[in-house]
Amino acid sequence: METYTIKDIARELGLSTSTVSRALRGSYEINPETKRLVMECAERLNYRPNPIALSLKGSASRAIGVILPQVANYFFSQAINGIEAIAYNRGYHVIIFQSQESYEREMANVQQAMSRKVDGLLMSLSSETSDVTHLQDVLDKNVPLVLFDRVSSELNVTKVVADNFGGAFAATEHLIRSGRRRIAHLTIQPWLSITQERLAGYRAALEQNGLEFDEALIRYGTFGPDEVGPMVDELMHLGSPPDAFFTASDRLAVGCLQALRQRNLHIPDDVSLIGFTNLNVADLLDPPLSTVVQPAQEIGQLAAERLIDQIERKHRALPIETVRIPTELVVRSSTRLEAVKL
Amino acid sequence: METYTIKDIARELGLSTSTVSRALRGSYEINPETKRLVMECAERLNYRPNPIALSLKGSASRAIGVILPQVANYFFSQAINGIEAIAYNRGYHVIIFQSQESYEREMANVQQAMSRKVDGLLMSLSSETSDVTHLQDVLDKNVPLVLFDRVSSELNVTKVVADNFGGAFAATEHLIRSGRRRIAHLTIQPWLSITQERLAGYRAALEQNGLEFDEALIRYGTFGPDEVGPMVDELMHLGSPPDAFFTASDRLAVGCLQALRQRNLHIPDDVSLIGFTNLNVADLLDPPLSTVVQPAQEIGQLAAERLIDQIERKHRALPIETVRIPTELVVRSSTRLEAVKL
DNA sequence: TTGTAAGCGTTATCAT
DNA sequence: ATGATAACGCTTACAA
Repeated sequence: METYTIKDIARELGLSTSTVSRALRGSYEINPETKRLVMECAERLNYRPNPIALSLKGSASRAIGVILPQVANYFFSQAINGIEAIAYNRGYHVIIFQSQESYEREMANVQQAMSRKVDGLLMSLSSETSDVTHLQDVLDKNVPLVLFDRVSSELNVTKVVADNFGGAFAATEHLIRSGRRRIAHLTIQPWLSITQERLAGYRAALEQNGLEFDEALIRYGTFGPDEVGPMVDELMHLGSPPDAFFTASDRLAVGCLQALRQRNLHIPDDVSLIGFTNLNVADLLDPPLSTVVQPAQEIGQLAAERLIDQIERKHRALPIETVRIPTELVVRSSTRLEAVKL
Repeated sequence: METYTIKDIARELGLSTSTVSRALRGSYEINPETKRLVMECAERLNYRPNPIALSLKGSASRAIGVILPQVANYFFSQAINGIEAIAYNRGYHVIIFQSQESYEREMANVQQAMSRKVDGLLMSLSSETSDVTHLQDVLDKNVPLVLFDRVSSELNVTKVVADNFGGAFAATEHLIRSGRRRIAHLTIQPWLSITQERLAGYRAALEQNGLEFDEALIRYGTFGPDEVGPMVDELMHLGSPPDAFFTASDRLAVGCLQALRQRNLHIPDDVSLIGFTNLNVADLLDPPLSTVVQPAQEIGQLAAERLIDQIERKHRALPIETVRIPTELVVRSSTRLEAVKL
């Protein structure tokens, strides 16, 4: 499986490289017969244009960069799957960079992606990122950028996100309707868009149902597996302790479930628990975990579609919008399973 | 954040591009003073060499290609994490390709990786792959290749795998020791290396314990979520039905657990179950799932390390070997669970 | 010690 | 309709 270049074809056919190049890309100004010969020869040699050379030349690299915090994560790995599926169909390659939740690394990743001449960039911000000038630079260079999941309000770009507000609202309201009054909310870093939206949904549900929003029931942070337990204890020892937990991530949901179990708190008799998570075995857990599920794959697909649309129609201005995809609240109990679409 | 080239530095300093190039890479034959000037200027302009140009030139691209079946998978996403960590430390980028378990796509991926001039290739074979000539081509082009997890015996390359034989042996022996005699084995495609090794471990454990190896208890395939149930039924209706299940993948383990639960079979009183899986909430399931865990991240790290070693010391011949990393058998029982329910 | 020029694979701009 | 040439950013003989 040798690798041939335009030069080889040119030599083989006694033509110039420019003619071959034109023939290959079906230029109208070349002899149909020549075209046929070139095509046939290219086919025979299994010619493949060198993407590196193409990129260097400045034209499309047919690669899109994906920068996200972590691959080993239920949500993101599913999202990548969606991205890759669309990209593959439309003839693009996906170059994945992990920021590992580090602002430093995210900036380095952006640099690298740019210098690898990706045709566009798909990003979900690291939890350390607040300043987004590195992304403004991307836009200034006219490289299409689409944000998904963890987005920034400071950038005027297309964003694809789950309906975090709606999901949080539904979860909280469900807890209220089932009689809960003191709902704790364990969440991640407060400056992230998803955190704010979920918190807003939680708060709105409380207020619309005449319940007080109590800061004492909110916990922000990056929690390791061993840190959730103490936090649960802390909350349970409040003057008026929570009768339910609403958690904002996979890890928090699992950590909280584990903590509650270890403390012999029965769910949902003692406390209720709903987690924002894409864990796909939630129904097999003990007890089954009620979840707000983000359509990760769909988010990835949509983000990739928007990005490639932008790449391919650079001339026309495409509308900049925020696409919000509904989440699904799946309430699970040991006896029944009901899905509520928002 | 403009992007500067060697030319810019050369112009700025009134030097030639070659001098700048040499200075940048610290060639011994240039004036220390000039070197200093160049370095200072490069620093000031935030100069970054263009990797595309480097690749085209034929030198290192400092990128490694990773071709694997699926990102959205417990094992692979963790492995990627390990790979990326090592690659980042050693100054390499990771370009990920998903074969989606398709031989066609795997070949296309290899082509693409090659034409993107990756410095080396890390692969786990698709479940459709039996012919490996596309990988022999890679080797013929002197591109370092390391296989992990799903490997091929036909290629003389370094391989990093979990100790599948040992894990399967341990799991099976554990089941036998706990009194099981008819252990069904649900597994994936028979031609995959991991399938064969696990089957061999299972068989060896049976035979060393004086139990008969019964083909009727083995099921191979790609099972969707709905197909495991019928298969379990089929097995349970055998003249002498299984009293235990040993499953070879995440999906099979979860599917089997679900099927057994739905059929009200109690674990481990009616049947026992151990799964080869990297699911990280196995202890929270109902009942807790005993697992054979592969050190996915470590496998990724080791594979990446070997590959980069090979890339960087192309001159010396590095030993070709198969690294086998121990798996961990985690036996979980529901005793704690019952305590909670009291 | 530094500069010149060729070359990596491709395409765009001029010729012819 | 086709060919020659320059250019993309960088490295590397070879000259000076």
